[in-house]
Order: sequence, then structure tokens, then C-alpha cells
Amino acid sequence: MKDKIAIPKTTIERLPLYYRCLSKLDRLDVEVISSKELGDRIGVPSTQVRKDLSYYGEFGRRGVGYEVKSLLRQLERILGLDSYWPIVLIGAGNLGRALVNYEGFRRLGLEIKAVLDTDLNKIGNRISNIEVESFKNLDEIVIKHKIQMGIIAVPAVFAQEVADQLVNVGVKAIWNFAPTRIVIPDEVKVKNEDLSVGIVGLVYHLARLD
Amino acid sequence: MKDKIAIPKTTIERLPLYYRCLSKLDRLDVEVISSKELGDRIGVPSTQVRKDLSYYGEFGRRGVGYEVKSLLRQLERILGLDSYWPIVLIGAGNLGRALVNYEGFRRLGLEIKAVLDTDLNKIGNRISNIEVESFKNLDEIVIKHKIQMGIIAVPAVFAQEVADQLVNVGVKAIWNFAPTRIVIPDEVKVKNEDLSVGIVGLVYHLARLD
DNA sequence: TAGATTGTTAATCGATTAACAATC
DNA sequence: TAGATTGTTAATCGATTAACAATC
Repeated sequence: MKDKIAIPKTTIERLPLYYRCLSKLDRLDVEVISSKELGDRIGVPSTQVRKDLSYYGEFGRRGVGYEVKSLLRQLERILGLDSYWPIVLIGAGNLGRALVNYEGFRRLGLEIKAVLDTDLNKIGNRISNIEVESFKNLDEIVIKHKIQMGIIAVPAVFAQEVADQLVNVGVKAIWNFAPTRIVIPDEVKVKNEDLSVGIVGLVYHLARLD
Repeated sequence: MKDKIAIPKTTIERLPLYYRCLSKLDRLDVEVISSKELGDRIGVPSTQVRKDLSYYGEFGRRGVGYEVKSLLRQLERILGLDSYWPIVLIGAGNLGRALVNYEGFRRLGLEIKAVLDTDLNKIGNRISNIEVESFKNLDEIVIKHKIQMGIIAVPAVFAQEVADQLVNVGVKAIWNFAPTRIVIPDEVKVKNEDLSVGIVGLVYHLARLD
């Protein structure tokens, strides 16, 4: 096991892919898998799989491969999915509703505990089994549920204001879906999930097809 | 202007960020901007801005900077946003509805022309001003609107089947929101927008906070 | 002219991959 | 043992950044 050597960002980004693939293999009762097979399913070479995992320990058996259940547990620990991370979502619009019901989250053991909005027409509505509450109650809700992660799903113009408030009440990680850059202290982690960036990449490709 | 040298993937991913930033500057009537100022707003060094743009031409004036309107037009052309790219969306669930109404698209001049689903309860419903049609009509809809791009917003188990059909009818770019890898011929471009990957990165960070 | 800023080269940095000894 | 596959080193590849001549 290596230590003190910086782990490449790209490695960290691949870990959830390994995790998801192994979950699926486990559900199919596959017991052992080689770095070659695992890599093929994800679209990376076997050396990359081995190198990525080697940053965290030695999880395989030479001449054999990786035991699916055991590697899955290791990745769960590495990714932090063995702990409980309640989430607050700001914005009860279409996107907010979609995220509450997103199948990918439950699979990871992640749960949106509260949905907040400023729109009086939305407060009190139910999304799935969660009642939309007033954004004014952010502080007490974050304390009550011991929340450290917030999702911003509001129009771009409000995103910075919401981000500031989240930081104020002590949230440590923000997932921002508004198509705008938010400015945040360094100690808070932000992931900008900007959907327009993705589609522009596809258009770029289409525009160059012939 | 360079030619024949491969343009880094990372450069292409930054182009939409420049585009968006310049749109905003233009709306604010800013006329000229330096690579330094532009970079600061996006969070990259000025050298990176200049290098990225240099792959496509010489757009600035030494000692002065970049003329916002002119650079914006150049980027529009480079990204292919000066053409018309009608889109078909498969899946009229929460996520599909969110995408139809996503503010980022219209800004880019992109438009979802048709929404399809297999669920009889959803066919005939309206999302914004689009009527949900049967997935069985995919072929004729793609031909009618000359569609080259498809968005998959269905549950993971159906994603591959939908992708196959999209390829069959001649779609050339696919944006996949289902949390699963889809297998597609090389000549069709796929962008996997896997939301679980993003949130796992944040959890990874939270789990290492202290 | 003096100050500012581009476009580009070359150096640096970081990530991927080939190769192979270790070992099941 | 022979065959398979890991974990790791070293080589390669690709992206970022520092430095600076060109020039507005």
C-alpha cells in the first residue's frame, strides 16, 4: 500500500464505476473477477484497474483475481458509502423532484432527508414521501438531521445566495446543478454538475461529423 | 492557427465554459476582456485560456485582449451552436420533464422537439408545450424532424434497448442519463451523464474531512 | 515610447500503459 | 509444475504552465 503519494483525481472518478460494476456482478453471484474483465466492462485497460486499486491497498490474489464481495466492501469503505450522509435539497422544481426519485442514490445508500424552497406554492407539497419545507428553516433542519451535504437545484440567479446560506449553516459539500459557477470557501467541496457542458460536447461532435 | 495536432479533450470541455462566460459578459455590455480576467472567472490560468483558444485560431489583439462579441461568435461556430440541432428525449418521467424545462438549453439555442415514452399513462400528456408520443413512433419522428441527437432518461434496465433503437434510426449522438454503461458502435458519440458518480465524489471528500 | 497582453515554445507536471518479477 | 494474474516499476504519453518574443 502506498501512502503520501497523491492519488490522481482521475482514479477517484473511476472508483464509483468500479463500485457500480462490482455491485452488479455481486447481484449476479459472480464471485471472482480479474482486472482484465473488470476493465473491459468499464472501458479501461487492466493495468489501470490494478493501478487505481493499488493506491488503497492490495485487494487481489495473484494468479486468481479479485474476490467480488470483498473488493466491494473495500470500495464501500474507501468511498465512504459505509457511513450515513443525509442530504438537504434546495429547489422543489422539476429537477429537484427528479433527484429525490433518482434510482442511483438509494442504491448507494444515500438519502435526501429534506427538500426546501422559497416558493409558497411549493411549500407543503409532497415529493415522494418528503414534505417541502420553507428555505427559512434551513438552519434548524440542517442541525436536526446532522446534514453535511446540500444539493442546489434552483435557477442560476439564486444559486450563489443559496450556496452562501448552505456554507453559513455548516454544510461541507455542495452539489450545484445551476448552470453557473458558485464561489465558496476552499474548505467546502463543490461539484458543479453543469448539464449544458455535456450537451455542448455532443454538439461539437455532431458539427464535425463529415 | 495549428492544424493536424490533436486538440486535448480537456480543452474541448472548457470551451462551453468560455462560451457561457462570454455570453454573460456580452449581456453586461463588456466589450473587451483579457485572458487573465476570463481565466479568473472560470478558474483556470490565463495561459490555459490562450492555449485553448490558439488551437482554433488567433482571436485576440496583443496588448489589448479579446473582443467579447467577436470571440463569442467564434466559439459559437467552433462549438457548432450556430446550427440547428433538434433533439428527441426518451422517457417522460421526472428527469425527462426537468430536462425539457432546463434553462441551460434554450440559452444555447438547443431544443427538445419530441418526448417519447412507452407508458400508456404518459403518452398524450403535455410537458411544457410538447405532447408525449409513443416510443413506437421513434422512426417517423426522427425522420420528420431530421433529428441527430437523442437523450435517454429511462430506468437503467431499459437504457440499452433504447440506445439500440436510437442507433437503428440513425441518431448520431446520445446523451445517457441512466446509471449504466451503454454499448454503441464507435461512430455514434455517447455522453454518459451519470449522476451517482458526481455525488460519490462528494461523499469521498466528506469521509476524509478530519 | 512605455505598458499591456497575446500567441507560442519549451519545461514541467501528472496520468496512462507496457513490461515483468512475484506468487497463487 | 505450468498457467494465470497480481502489484509495481519505469517508460511513454498527454496536459499544464512558465517564460518570452511579438506587437498593439
